[in-house]
Amino acid sequence: MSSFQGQMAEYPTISIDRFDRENLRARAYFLSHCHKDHMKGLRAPTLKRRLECSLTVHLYCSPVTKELLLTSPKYRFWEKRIVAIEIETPTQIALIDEASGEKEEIVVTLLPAGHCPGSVMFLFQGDNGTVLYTGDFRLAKGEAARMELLHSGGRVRDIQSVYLDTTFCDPRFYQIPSRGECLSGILELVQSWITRSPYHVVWLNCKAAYGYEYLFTNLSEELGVQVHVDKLDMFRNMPDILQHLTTERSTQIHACRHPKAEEYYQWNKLPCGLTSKNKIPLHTISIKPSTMWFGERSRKTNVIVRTGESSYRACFSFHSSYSEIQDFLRYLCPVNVYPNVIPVGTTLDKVRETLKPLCRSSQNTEPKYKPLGKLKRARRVHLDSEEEDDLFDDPLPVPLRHKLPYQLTLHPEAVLLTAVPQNQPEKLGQSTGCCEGESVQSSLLTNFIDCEESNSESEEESDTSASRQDLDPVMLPQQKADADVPQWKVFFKRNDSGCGQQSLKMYLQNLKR
DNA sequence: GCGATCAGGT
DNA sequence: CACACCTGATCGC
Repeated sequence: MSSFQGQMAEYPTISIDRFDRENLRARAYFLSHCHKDHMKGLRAPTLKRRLECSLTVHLYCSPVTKELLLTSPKYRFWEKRIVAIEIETPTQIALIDEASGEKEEIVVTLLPAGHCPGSVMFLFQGDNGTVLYTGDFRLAKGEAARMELLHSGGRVRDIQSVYLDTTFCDPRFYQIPSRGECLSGILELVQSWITRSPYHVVWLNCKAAYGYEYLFTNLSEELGVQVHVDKLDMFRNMPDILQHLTTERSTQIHACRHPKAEEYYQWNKLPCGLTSKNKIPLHTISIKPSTMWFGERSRKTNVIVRTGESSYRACFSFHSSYSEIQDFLRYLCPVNVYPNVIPVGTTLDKVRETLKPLCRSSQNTEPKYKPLGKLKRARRVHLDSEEEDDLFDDPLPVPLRHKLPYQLTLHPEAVLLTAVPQNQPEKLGQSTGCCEGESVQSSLLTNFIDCEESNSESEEESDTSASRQDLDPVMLPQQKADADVPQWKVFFKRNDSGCGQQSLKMYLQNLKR
C-alpha cells in the first residue's frame, strides 16, 4: 500500500496519485495507473468543486489509464480535464498559480511501468532537477538500461530523486520468478486440464484489479480459448485485450468473480453460476495467482503449488522483486531515493538503509578503484544451465555515466560479453571478451570480477571460457564522447529469460522498447 | 444519503 | 503468503 503523500520535494506544486489534503491546492495532477489505492480523493466533492472553479487544472495520465478511468461514471466529471500523454513523448506542461498568475514550466515523460494496463512512471524535468516517480512497477533486470528516455547523450540521465515502489524492497523478496516463467507454468497447467474434455474448466481466482490482462491474453492466444469475465466495456477500445475476453459463459477458462465465489466453488459452481454443460457436470480446478518469492540463496521451486484436491496457487507479481529494484536503482544511481511503500514486516528506516548504498547521496564522491589483481577466471552469476538457450539473442547496450569498474558491478545478473573503448578509436577493433588476456580492457574486467566477488559467494566459479568462445564480439557504432570521462560502451547479454515479446505485447504501447 | 475509517475477508 | 479490493459496521455531516 502506497504511503506516498502526493508531493515531491523538488516540485511541490504538482500532485501524483494522491488527491486529498494538501494535494487539493496542486497546479496539476498526475495518475500513474488505475488502482484505487492510487486514486485517493480523486472523486471527492472537494476536488470536484475545485475543478469547477479552476480554468487551468488538469489530470495527466496515459491514454489507457484515461480510458479505464472514464469507463466508471464516478469519474466522468474529469472528462474535459484529463489530458492523455503518449508514452515516451516528452511533453511540456505549464504550472500556473491561478491566484498570482505565477507560472513554472515542467517537462514530463511517461515511461512504461509494467504493473497493469496503462501504468506508467513519470520522469519530470524542470528548474529543480530531474526526478522520477515510479508509481507501481514491475520491470525485469536490465529494463531501465533499455529505456531510451532515461538516457541522454549516450549516458544515464542525472537524476536528483527517485520516488520508488518499494513494495518488495526487502531481502526476503530477493527473487520472484519472471513473468515468462509464471506465465508458462500457468499455461501448462491450464492446458493439461482443459484438453482432457470439453467439460474440464479452469477458474482463475483473480482479485478485482487491472493487471491480469496479459495472463488472459496469453492463455487465450496460446490455447485458442477466450477468457470469461464479468465486464469488458473498459477494454472496448483496446482490441488486443478485447479479442481474448468474452462474457459468454460457455468457455473453458473463467476469470469471472462473485462475492461468494469461494462458497460456490465448494459446490462445483463457477462465480458466474455455471455448473454444467449440456446437463453434464463440469470438472473444475481453481488457480489463484499470488506472489511467490525466494531468498538470495534459496532454490526456486515450482511456480505452481497444489493447495488442495482441485486448487492451485500460481506465481504472479505486479511488483518488482528486491533484486529487480536493486538493478533498477543501481542503474539510475540517483542522488536521493524515497520509498513510496513500507513493506509489511519492515520499517521506513530499514528500507532507507537498503536503498542508501544504491544511490549517490551516501557514496564517496570519488569512486573507489580496487587494486588491479591477477585476471581471475570470469564467472557467471545466477545463471542456470538450462537457461542457456535463452541467452545471447539480444545484445543490451549499457551507456556509462560512471567509470567502468564501478558501473559494471551494477549488473550482477548480466553476462558481460564485450567492452569497447569509445573515445579511443584506434582500439575499436580490439573489443574484448570476458576471458581475454592482457589489454586495458581486461584490467578493468579484473576489477569487475574483484568487485563482484567481494559481495557474493566466491566458490561459484565456472567455465565461462568454454561457454563463451563461440561468441562473436558485438561492435558498436562509434559515438561522440567527452574527453574527461573514460568512455566505454559495454555489451551485456541479459540472463533474464523474460517473458518474451508475445506475453507483453498486449500492454499496448506500454512495454515496447 | 453520502463519505471516511476500520475490521475482516479473499 | 503479504495485492488490491470488497463488504459491513460505525460515526459524522
